[in-house]
Amino acid sequence: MVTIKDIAKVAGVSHTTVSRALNGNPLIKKETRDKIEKIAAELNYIPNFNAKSLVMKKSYTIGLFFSSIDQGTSASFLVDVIKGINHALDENYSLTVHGIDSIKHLDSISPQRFDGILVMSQSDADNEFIYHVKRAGIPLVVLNRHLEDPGIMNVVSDDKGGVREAIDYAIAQGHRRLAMIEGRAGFKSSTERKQGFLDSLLAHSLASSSDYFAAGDYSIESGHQMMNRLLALPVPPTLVFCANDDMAIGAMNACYATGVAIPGHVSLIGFDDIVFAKYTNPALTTIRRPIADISELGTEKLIELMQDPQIPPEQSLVKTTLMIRQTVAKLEV
Amino acid sequence: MVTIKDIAKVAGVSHTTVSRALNGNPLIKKETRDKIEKIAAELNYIPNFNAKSLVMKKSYTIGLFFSSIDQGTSASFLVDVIKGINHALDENYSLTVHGIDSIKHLDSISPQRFDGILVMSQSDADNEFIYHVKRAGIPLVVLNRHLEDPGIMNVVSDDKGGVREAIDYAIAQGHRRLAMIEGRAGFKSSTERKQGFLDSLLAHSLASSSDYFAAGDYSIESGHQMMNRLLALPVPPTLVFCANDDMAIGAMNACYATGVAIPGHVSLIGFDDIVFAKYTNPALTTIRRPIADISELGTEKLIELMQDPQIPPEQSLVKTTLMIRQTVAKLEV
DNA sequence: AATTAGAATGAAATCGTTAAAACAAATTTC
DNA sequence: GAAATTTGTTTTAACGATTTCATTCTAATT
Repeated sequence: MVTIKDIAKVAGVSHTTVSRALNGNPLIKKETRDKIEKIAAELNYIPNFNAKSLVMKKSYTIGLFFSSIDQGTSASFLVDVIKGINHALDENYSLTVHGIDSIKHLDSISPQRFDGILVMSQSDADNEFIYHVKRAGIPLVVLNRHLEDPGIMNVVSDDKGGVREAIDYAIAQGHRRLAMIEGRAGFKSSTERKQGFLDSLLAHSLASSSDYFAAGDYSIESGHQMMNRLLALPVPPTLVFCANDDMAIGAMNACYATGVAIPGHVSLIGFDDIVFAKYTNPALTTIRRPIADISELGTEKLIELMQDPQIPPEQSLVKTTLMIRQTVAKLEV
Repeated sequence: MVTIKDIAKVAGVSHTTVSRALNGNPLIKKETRDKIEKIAAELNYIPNFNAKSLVMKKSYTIGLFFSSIDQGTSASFLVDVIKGINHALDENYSLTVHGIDSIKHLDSISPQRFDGILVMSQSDADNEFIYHVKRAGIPLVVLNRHLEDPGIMNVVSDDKGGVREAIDYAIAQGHRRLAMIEGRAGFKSSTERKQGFLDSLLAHSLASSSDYFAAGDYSIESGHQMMNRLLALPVPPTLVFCANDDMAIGAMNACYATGVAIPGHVSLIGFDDIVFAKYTNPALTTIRRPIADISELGTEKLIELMQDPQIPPEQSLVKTTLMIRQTVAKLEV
């Protein structure tokens, strides 16, 4: 491995000069700098990031933490997140991926190891981790889950508003008996989406029976089961809002199995707009959550924060989009 | 930040002794070791990995490289891979994720940066990268794509065998006119899967018309288009094998759109067994590719290789499983 | 010619760790 | 009981970079 000392020897200068030249220090004569840069290129010099890190007390890595990698993290999700981040991230930072639930010692999460941390949070249970990071003084951005704490940089999608818009649309299409299959208990997203649903009902003065709220857990399987339960009600709903697309797919499947027509018999709205939403039969009407955008924006915020830790934290809301496809019927009122 | 020197001062020994004690060096008296360990714990000592890396010439990171993060990497895929790796990986290694297509300077991929590299390869185009890594002397395992080079550790699924088994099954069910929607040109997996298909036909002395081979590219969209083309043939096939599930879903969609019954009118077999395969209507018969297993096995191999670079490279084949569901009709011959 | 300011470079210290070599004390060997 | 060995520890030197402080060189000013 070639080091700055090797370059120094060839160039006939001290390694200090080489270091300065290569780092754009203005004290170096242009002539000298050019010569050194040329030699460095010829010798195929690669800076040793460990040495750099040691003296600069920077790690050149930023950590991406999911609530859990093993479970609950839906597939398309992870890709979008990594995509979004890699887009915004400078080349000499590297991105490491972790599951919060598999961290054994919180102590190992230190400023020395991470220049910045992105938390793709899906549950309240992440708070312990989040506050550890904050206490440790590591620049931090929490994505995806709304935090109450105004002291933490937070980027989320406007789930409540998105659902509100979708249900408004459903009501405008003539639906009056609306049910919901809820997300996993304890996840902030579950309550946000439910709130949007309730808000819309309230605004239109529609009653809601507790029978119409089924407890899913974001899994395809739970969507299937809960849909069966809703269909079996004495007065079944005309529209079911599923708190994510996975459950909507499970729900559609339950309908096929029992010969219930979509949207003829019952209408369906999902949430997320996963890749497959477009290709279900009929194509799923759903709320697009801009995960890649959230991640990209979050990464930009993190970079700002790393450059100047004094920046006041803020909450950014990223807008969702209602993707109108074919699973909501227009009813004659 | 507390360092070994701080510990040394408190314990009244030299920092070297502390280093040795903390690293399980047998030269240290048990009594001394215990004392040092206790103090380290009390002082909340966190080893500085950069300093360690610098002197040990190890980076404590292993790199996971995808052909591309932006495109072509199917979603479920990425999760399974990371899941598999995190399972097998020691806690003080960290995993960084990259897209091969977004590397600007191959030079930055050096032994100094990576203790080991896993390549989740999907295309021949990765070869340049792979050989760079090999030349650089970084322990390397290539996953997912079969390599000809016996000098490189390689873990792949037995795609050809898996397809062969599936088509044998289809033929046993009475199918005689079998078509295939192929994967993306240039991907090894495409040719492997086609070969399995052809092998089975040959073994059963079935003719294959070139009309029956449609050129897909692994996208849902291409599955849709190619299925339409196959259905429009004067003598359409009774069964279509799609080289992945995404295309099978596109194909199903095309059938719905044109009122073609599955499996009544045409049968379908996919490949991958993605999460949604089970929930299509009807449920998709497909070949399960054990991505998580491949990744886990690959990681284990990589760890072995990192410990002893002399280990002779080998090819590991991981078996696929035929998931028989509802998209293949039994025909009366 | 002597003085001096400023530009350009170099020497040496530093970051936190491991490791080779040196040393001291305790134990064994003859 | 002196020499040789073992055991436990310290001293010193790396690793490859940045940075502080000192020094040299150049050119302008007196």
